[in-house]
Amino acid sequence: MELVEIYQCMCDATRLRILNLLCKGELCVCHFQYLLGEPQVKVSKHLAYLRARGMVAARRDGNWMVYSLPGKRSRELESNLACLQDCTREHAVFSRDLRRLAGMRRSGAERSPACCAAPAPKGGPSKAGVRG
Amino acid sequence: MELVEIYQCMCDATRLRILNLLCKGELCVCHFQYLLGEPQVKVSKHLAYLRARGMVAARRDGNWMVYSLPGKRSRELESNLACLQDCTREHAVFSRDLRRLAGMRRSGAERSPACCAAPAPKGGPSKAGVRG
DNA sequence: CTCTAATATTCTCATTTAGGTATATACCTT
DNA sequence: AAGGTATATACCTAAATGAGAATATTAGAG
Repeated sequence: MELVEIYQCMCDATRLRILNLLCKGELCVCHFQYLLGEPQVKVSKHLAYLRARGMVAARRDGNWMVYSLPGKRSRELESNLACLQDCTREHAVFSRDLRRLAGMRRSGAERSPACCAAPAPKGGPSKAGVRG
Repeated sequence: MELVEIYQCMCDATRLRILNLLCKGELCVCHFQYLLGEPQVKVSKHLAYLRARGMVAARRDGNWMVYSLPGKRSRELESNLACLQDCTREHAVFSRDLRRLAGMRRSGAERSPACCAAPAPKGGPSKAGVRG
């Protein structure tokens, strides 16, 4: 993966938020929908963009597609992810995403599939709260 | 300057090379032409792109336009420039650019205006060697 | 004022991108 | 097999991007 491609992956706000979240662990599409408040198509296409360039890895878990940062990362990728986390630390949007993620991981319950280490595997993510 | 804009500035190979060079000090357009081996239009337009987003500063020195990194840089910009230099350290293209820059600064003479701290202010940059 | 060098801008074109709507696919449950 | 949920893809449109050719602008020299 070329250095320029890394920057290309990072030059969109939605993708930046996705990557920032992925630094904290793997997530599935419905979680991004919930956390980012963006429609499924948008999330899915940005994930496909990242995936096509090897910026994220994907694995299927039943009904869900679980995305994560690649297992083995080039020095450049590692360096840029560290830089990203440094840069987003004090940003309103990004840190709100992380707080929301923490909240979801803590009490997420109903809308959390297995990938999120939350209690209620049945029913899966609900539409409630996704658009508001 | 938004974080995303920084990445947008960095998501093109030519602009990356420009920024990498600017980390070593200010340069004028003809120098970029020479160092990058790219036509004037291309260089000039990428510089305009960077300038429009506050990624570089420009000052006129007689016939030459001298470009440099902005005097006061946000933490994010600083962080990303450091990351860039870290990433390009071992890259063939980028380090070749820097070597060429060093060579130019050392013996550059004929083709160096004031901005390059080289001996021959008269005559200025010549077309010789720019396209080969 | 004229010539020339250095740089910027305009036009044009092909490609990419981002987003939305609608539809398809994959898997699970029954 | 049938229906539902989660996700991906196809198609469309508007806008941005990148590049080259030609032209304009600006400043110094004479």
